Amino acid sequence: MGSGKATIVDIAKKLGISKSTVSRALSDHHSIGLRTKMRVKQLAAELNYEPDQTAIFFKQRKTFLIGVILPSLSINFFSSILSGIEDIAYEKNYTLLLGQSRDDEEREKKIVETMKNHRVDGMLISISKNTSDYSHFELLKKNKIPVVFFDRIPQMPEIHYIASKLESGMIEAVNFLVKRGHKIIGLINGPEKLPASKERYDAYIKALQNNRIKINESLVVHSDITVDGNNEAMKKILALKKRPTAVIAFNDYVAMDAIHYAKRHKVKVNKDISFVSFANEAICDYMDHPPLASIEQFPYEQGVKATETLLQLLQKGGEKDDQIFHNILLPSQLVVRVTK
Amino acid sequence: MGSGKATIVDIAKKLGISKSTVSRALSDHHSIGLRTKMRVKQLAAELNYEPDQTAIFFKQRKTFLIGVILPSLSINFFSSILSGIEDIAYEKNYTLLLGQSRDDEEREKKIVETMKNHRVDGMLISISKNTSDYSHFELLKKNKIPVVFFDRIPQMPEIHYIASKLESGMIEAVNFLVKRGHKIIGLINGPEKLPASKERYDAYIKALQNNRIKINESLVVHSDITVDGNNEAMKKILALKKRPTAVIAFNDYVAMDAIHYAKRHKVKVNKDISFVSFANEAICDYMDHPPLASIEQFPYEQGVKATETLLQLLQKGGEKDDQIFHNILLPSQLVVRVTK
DNA sequence: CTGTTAGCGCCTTCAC
DNA sequence: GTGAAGGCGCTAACAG
Repeated sequence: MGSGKATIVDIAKKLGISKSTVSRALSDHHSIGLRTKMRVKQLAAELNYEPDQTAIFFKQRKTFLIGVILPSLSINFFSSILSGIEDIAYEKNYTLLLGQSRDDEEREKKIVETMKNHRVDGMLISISKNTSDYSHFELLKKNKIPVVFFDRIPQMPEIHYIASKLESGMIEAVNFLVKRGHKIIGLINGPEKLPASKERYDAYIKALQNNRIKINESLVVHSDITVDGNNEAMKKILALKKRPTAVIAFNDYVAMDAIHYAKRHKVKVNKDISFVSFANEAICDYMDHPPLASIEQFPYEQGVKATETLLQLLQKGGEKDDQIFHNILLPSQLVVRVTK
Repeated sequence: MGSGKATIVDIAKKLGISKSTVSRALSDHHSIGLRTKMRVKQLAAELNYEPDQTAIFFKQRKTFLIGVILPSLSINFFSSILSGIEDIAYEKNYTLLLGQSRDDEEREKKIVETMKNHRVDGMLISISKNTSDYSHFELLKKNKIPVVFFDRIPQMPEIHYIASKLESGMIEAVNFLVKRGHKIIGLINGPEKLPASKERYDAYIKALQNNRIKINESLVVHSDITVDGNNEAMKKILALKKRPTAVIAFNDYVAMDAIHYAKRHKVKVNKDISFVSFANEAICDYMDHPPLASIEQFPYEQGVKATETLLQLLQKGGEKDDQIFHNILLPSQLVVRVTK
């Protein structure tokens, strides 16, 4: 019977009218007799007619597709962002094309290429850790495909991006600790070269200065964010002659490893040493000794915001507002977990 | 300059040859002079020529798009599956169209419709909890769009699916507990109507019988999988005159809530009552008293397998093997976490 | 080896 | 109110 294969021409023939009439009837064009409209729609339904979007997209040069590239789906933070992206896209009748770069520059480039070929209307990208060459992004710009970057932003001029501002959260975190009497506050940071680490470090320094606490570089240790690295980092902290009474960790996982390590070494968690970290993972609630507080970065909201920004760009695609670049930094926020 | 706008016709004109020659040269058709090929490719590069996939797809009736629908991206299990799907799809040069149903039947239907309109070559679907009407899936079948269902399978005849077989894991779990001397084993199951619950229940019964342990229905309680529900369920367990010495939970989150509750009620976890659960979430490792073991369902591998199956279907699209349906049940496996 | 011709399914002037 | 014709960019018979 070939359902799903019916075309406007088939309908036209069976009705003895022209295909243009059918086309118009289907899209409720005025100037088509009500009677004709009915007959067309009726038959279309019977024949299980389905407009071929590929044909329509092809004609209209618009696909309602948004390409999304992120480093990994296995990381909670990113799948939360993706969830936010999908919700907004769905709402606005856009569909997502998805790709994960796996932090591989080549793969990222290939995905960009593929999505460009699929003629996505726009893209949302969080770049790979290892991407240093930005030619693929330049290409998108040349092709006038709007891009909004999120979380991991390339160092390029004239781009749109959304990210979360860690500074606000870090400052809240330090203030929180100081208010509770802590004067020696350590930092287990991530890999030194990571921008996210530098941002934390800078904010940490600033926050301490705000509180007139003098900086002690030995209180800052780095971890490669593996379990071993985290243990190693905590080991360094514990080895200090003057141990900190509070430690801020790169994220909740780092904190949990550090806490684990500390407990094994007879440290009373959140008593001898208090912990605060980033991400506000829900699972911490299940721990006996979770970090006291965590800095929430609202990934879902970041996804929402990024998508809304892109859609806005798609709206005024024609207008000559090409000069305006959206650079949005959403504030992060300290969430206190234990209030004992 | 209009880059990204150059077409094969432009190239043909500038070179004074026909567009079909250009087309062939570009796709490395044999029977095209090396010289011509070079000239064409050279100019194409200069003009920043980009083939318009929408046109190609339109012509070839093939999009290299795979539609993926899952209930939610915020659930770890599903984003792991998606990760597996993406890896294979990428490898085979397919791109993913993504949609989350949010367990809403209407939304699921709309997404199916959209993806069908986008002319996806095939689909991978895990159905919404609340989907009872399958007309949208029937439609896909009529349109000859191959579908492979995963994890959450509709009750339909003649479908392809991949799921994990909980029975094997449950049997291992019970055996594990019995071997450690447990004779009274409780079950905190999920919502009664859920197939996943029934499957667990059936396997639980079977496993007990295998071990000649007599069934006691009061040892089986249900939870709606909310925190409150989980607490409520554990409360019921603790209220039993004859408390179980071991409890199998619907998944790790349920287990963690139950453990939490038990601890608050002076139960010595994994001593008075031992816990085993499903999912093998990595985060359990950070807990002081995690479930002793967890049944791993290998979501990433499920995603891989589902995608491979679909691609296989896409291969022999024409052949008349329509009779063969792939019903794959991947075994689940008990992973022992604590071996003290 | 290369050119010619025909569409793919739809929308859109331009006529009537 | 409706029909005829053309074309989007590309591929693929069918001819040379």
